[in-house]
Amino acid sequence: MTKQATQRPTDAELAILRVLWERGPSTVRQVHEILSEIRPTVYTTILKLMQIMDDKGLVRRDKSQRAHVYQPVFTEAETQKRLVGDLLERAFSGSTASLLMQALSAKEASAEELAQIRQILDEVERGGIQ
Amino acid sequence: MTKQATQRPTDAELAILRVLWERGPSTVRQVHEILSEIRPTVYTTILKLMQIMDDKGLVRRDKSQRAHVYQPVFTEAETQKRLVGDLLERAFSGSTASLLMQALSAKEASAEELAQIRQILDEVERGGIQ
DNA sequence: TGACAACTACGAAACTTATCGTATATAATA
DNA sequence: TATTATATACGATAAGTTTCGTAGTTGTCA
Repeated sequence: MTKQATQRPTDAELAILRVLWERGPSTVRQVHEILSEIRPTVYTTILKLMQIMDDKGLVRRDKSQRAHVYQPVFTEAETQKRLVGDLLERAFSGSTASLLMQALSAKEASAEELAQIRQILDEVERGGIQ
Repeated sequence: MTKQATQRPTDAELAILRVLWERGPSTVRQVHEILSEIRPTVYTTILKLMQIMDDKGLVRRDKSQRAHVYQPVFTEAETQKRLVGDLLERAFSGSTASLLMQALSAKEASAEELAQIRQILDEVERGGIQ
């Protein structure tokens, strides 16, 4: 019965969403095939998860075909924003600088990526991100 | 039974850890008093959570006093690094630039904070974070 | 048409998380 | 010493997550 769509997707849900964002609208079978490569799972497990995600309002499904076609309700960027914003408050007291610091310490960034980050900063200071 | 200490602390666990990081070693009562201000909870709920955290290896407790004294096993920075590193892989395919982008979009950063971020970048490019 | 393949629906089990109530032990104090 | 306050221990529950098996439905094709 459609709970808050404001909740964070779980790990399994996020994995499914990532497939949908990358491939576009997909059937359970298509999602299952991709996810099983990394983490073998029974077909009905993915089916069940995607049905639950439909209930929660994380995905929408088109039942007009025999194999229902699922698509995300929220964009990848929206979801990323929700997730990182949540972590920012929960673990970093809202300090984006600390967040970046630990992110860089967790995973070394390439020179290219650092340049990209500077570019983002330039844009933000020039007028903010819409 | 001590499971993997590599797991992410849950929301409730993180809230408790934050009190311990800020206050230093504390009793259940002290943690309970602080957390109850924001989110009223029964004393034994916090007690139970902290005992579970001890089992998991997230905190250590000194039983020598009647009121056991708890302290975090991992530092705040270590935990932040784990959490953000995990999110980075799970939701951002390892792209720190995307992470920062969405963090800035989730919460507008002050000029001061942007300067702080630039400083972090300077340091990283000068030799990396140890 | 009949058999088979591919779907969905559904129920249930095993865990985990979060919460609370009750029992029991210990310290302080009247 | 008897009472009261304050701890911990422990069990139970409800909700959510993840997984799987089985049943039933629908389309395909020999």
